[in-house]
Amino acid sequence: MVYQRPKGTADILPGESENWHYVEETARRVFKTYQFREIRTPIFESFDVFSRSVGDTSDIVTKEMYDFYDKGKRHVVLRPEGTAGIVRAYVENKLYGPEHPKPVKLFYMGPMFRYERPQSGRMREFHQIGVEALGSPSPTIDVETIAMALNLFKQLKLSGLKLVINTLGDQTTRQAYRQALIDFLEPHFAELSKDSQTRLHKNPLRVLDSKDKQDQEIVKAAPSILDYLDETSTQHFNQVKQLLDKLGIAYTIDPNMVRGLDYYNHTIFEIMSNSKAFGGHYMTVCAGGRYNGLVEEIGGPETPGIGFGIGLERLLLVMQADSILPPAAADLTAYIVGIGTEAQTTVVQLAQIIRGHGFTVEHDYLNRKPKAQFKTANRLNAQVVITIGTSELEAHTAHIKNMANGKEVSVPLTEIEQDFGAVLKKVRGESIG
RNA sequence: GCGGUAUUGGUGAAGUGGUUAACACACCGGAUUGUGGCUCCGGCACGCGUGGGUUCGACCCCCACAUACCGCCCCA
Repeated sequence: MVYQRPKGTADILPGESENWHYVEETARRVFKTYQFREIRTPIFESFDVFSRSVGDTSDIVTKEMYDFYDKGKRHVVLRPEGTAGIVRAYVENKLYGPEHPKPVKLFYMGPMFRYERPQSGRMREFHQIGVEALGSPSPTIDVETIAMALNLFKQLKLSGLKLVINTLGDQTTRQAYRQALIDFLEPHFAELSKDSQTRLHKNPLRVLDSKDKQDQEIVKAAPSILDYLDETSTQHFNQVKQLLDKLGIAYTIDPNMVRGLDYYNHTIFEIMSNSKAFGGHYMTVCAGGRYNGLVEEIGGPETPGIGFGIGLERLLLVMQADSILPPAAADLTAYIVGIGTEAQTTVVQLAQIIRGHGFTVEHDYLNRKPKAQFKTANRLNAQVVITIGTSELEAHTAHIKNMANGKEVSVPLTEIEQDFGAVLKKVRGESIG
């Protein structure tokens, strides 16, 4: 094998691409009912867009960016996530202007890139469907965003989901809590895992969701961020919970849930699946949260925002494992069998005419024998086979066979040209009568 | 970035340091010189991830690299 696809990338072939369409179309339909509109931004952005927004000490920026210098010596990066680029576009195109009703509700779908070790459900090039709502600080938009994600999963017939929420509070809350956490953890420094030791001062919140057993023991006694929330943060979180209750949406609160990206504050949430695709363990398929302050960070006016991202590869993995992908529709109406090279022209013309009527048509391109053509027609699940041979050419007719019951009729070509739909009905009708 | 496992045809795979690399499915062709789903017959890897090395000889032994999968890290 001389050429291989780049590490951590995938070719999505026919058979698979239909599944992607199904999910994408369902998402478009659901998002539309919430009045979210599509935005398409570049696959690559200036490095600074991400280092500024995601946080230049975050793992994504320090080790997972797929970045390079272009011929103009510009430092660019293949987008590792969707939010930063969209906020950049929001600011650059002044979507905060008065002519745009607030909040500006956007969705996107497309590839993202992270330079890391591939595993199942984790690629260097992966795909996300995400949404962003910019311009409202209201907890109602938090809840509606969550509800919309859940609604999408419901439409896709996913089961075994759980919604986990937490709050990070505002900047001051976070600062205060951060210090409290450091104060608490420092006496245990020697007992912490190596990873957590380095995280302690860099990003102490990350110690909270360490998978190390010993760490988890220590963290159990750690102060909770919920105790450090100020008045407004508490109120915001309470309203989110209340509204969730009112909508009958079940959730659990995980005070240890954190984010690898620096821009989050207040409400954060994850929708997890325990599908057998992940060996029955809970795996996040949707993660989101509020990011008040990010727009200003990118150079726009003070604008609150909230959004989420869904990992398509992971979602598809779940749907595959749970067998909830729709079966590939067999939608070939007619297969035209041509006998002899002298029939070729008529076959192509006929195919063109019937397709013009909106039906799907296939025929042979390899000069194969009638038998082989019929075999293919059968495999393609054609409803009818139209045969064009010397006798048909002479009589200006076509021989039509209903593949379901084997009945055959001869029809003048003019009839097919005028209304193939009627001919089709006739052929089908005869199968009943 | 670290650790482990794997890599044989279109697919699932068997295989031994020594002439021609099982078997099955799929595909193609024939039996049926213009007709499908069954049956029978035949064809289908100049090659065993790539590059080196050991050997009289390697798909099978050794090394490097690549890729995939799993775990860590991190995350969708």
